Amino acid sequence: MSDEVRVRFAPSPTGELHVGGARTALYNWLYAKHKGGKFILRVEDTDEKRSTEENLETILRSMKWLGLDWDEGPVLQSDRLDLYNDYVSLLMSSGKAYYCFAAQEDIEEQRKEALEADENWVYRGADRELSADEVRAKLDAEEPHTVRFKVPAEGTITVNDLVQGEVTFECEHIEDFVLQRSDEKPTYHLSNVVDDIEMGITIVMRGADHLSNTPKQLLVYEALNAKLPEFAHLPLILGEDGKRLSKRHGATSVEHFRDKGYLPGAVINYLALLGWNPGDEREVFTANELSSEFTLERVNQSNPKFDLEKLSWLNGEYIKEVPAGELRPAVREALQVRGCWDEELDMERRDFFFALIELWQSRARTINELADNIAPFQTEAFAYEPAGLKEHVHGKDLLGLVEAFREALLQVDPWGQEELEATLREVAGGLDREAGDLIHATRIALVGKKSSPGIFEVLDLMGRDKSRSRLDRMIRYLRKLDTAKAKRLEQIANATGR
RNA sequence: GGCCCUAUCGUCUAGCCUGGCCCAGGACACCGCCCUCUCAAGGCGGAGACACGGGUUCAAAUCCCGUUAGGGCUACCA
Repeated sequence: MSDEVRVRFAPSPTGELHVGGARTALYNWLYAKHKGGKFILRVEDTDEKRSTEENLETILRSMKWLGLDWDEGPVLQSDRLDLYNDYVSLLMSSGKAYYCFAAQEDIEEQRKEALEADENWVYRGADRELSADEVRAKLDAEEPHTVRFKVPAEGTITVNDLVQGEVTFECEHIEDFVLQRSDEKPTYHLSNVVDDIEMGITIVMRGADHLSNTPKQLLVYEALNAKLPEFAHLPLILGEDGKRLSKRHGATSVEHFRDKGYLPGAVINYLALLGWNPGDEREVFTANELSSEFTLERVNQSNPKFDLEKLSWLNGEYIKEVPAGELRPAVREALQVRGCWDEELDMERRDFFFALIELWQSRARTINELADNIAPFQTEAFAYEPAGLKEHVHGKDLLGLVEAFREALLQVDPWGQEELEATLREVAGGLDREAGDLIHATRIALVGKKSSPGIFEVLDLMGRDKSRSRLDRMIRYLRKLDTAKAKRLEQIANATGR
């Protein structure tokens, strides 16, 4: 029990789970798995104003989707306020903390002045010196107050960090920070330390944005005479512009990537590689492989930039490798969103559905792309891509050719790729046309795009009826083109004739 | 402003601790070629980096100092 590894992820439900938080959770999870320890989920919701139930639900949903399952929790800090108050009493009675009656505005004013004067200034409460009677009187008068920690005037504090190494801070730069707010709620510095002690956390692994706060927390551990956990501060993930991740960078939430058709395994894999590497040249890992390889020694100290391009590549690798059956639920969901899902695809046309997925697996980088490509097999309500029309349809005199091909399709027997290819080439040859002209036009007719898998595979899967009906649509389009052209010619003739 | 962290191809990184094997390796992206009905996938090839300046040393991407740049903290947010 005493040497069991216990790590935690402690999000604050003030927003969705973004990639930075997800990576912190992942590293903790990997570490716990690697060491055969426990991964605990704790929710730091002591800031009532910014925390919401909805955010918490989203965070939990994202973690489950990623497969980051926790062994204990979620423990809500808002459920254990009494605990923090007990610790405040402890700190008060041992003289490590004091009531501070100073008004927040006054302190801010002083801080501002000091900053303008370029002075190094930290708050050292004058109320430290208040006598017991004076404190009693103010308390009785119900003067608003906070509880602050008595930071030593001098000395140094060294954080021995598993990732960052030894980092030393001077007490003179640390102010008397608040432990308990005037509404009697604990601040982060208190609740975080208390919970890490109470939960028996052995390694505090979190974002490097907390490194500068660590000396404060070390002071609290010391004042409490508590056993120190180890610390590991992870580099922060930056946006593609090198700036801190924020709303400006668009959607960076885990939820967003799920909606865009990314696979949880790919997201995990990508995030793991953002700040950690196995020391060799492998790039693609399952979660299990990651956890057996993961060590803090191989975590970097510099901040990586989030690269959507590489995530997409990895996602494509996953889509390519995974058996079609595993993609089925996600593709199904995406097709439902697009309104072209048919229950038959899960029943009698299941083989067809699988074949469609397989046809596009090597071409799609996201599930959404996959679904977009499959949609034309389910519905005729797709648009012809303008660039495709311009390159392969307009001005090509295709009407007779396409009509002939549509008719010839009636004779194809059996309906198969080889027969289809022979037929197409025969039709084109018979009219003294390039097979390519017909191929490109057929492609636009069948899927609306100028690129797709091999046209004979597409025809084969599309089937005779749907293929002919899509060619019909193209024929109608071509006829309209012709009439429009004839009309234009007539107008020109009239205009010039006059 | 003060304090702290970081700095290898455009990006993620290997190498740095334990100097020589590094005129720096891999991956994404990019470019070219092959395959080909198109697009992918695949195969082959190309271009591309030790931030800068000092020092230590026979020798520095690797050690030290400084500069610059980026990031973090500096809240009764976490």
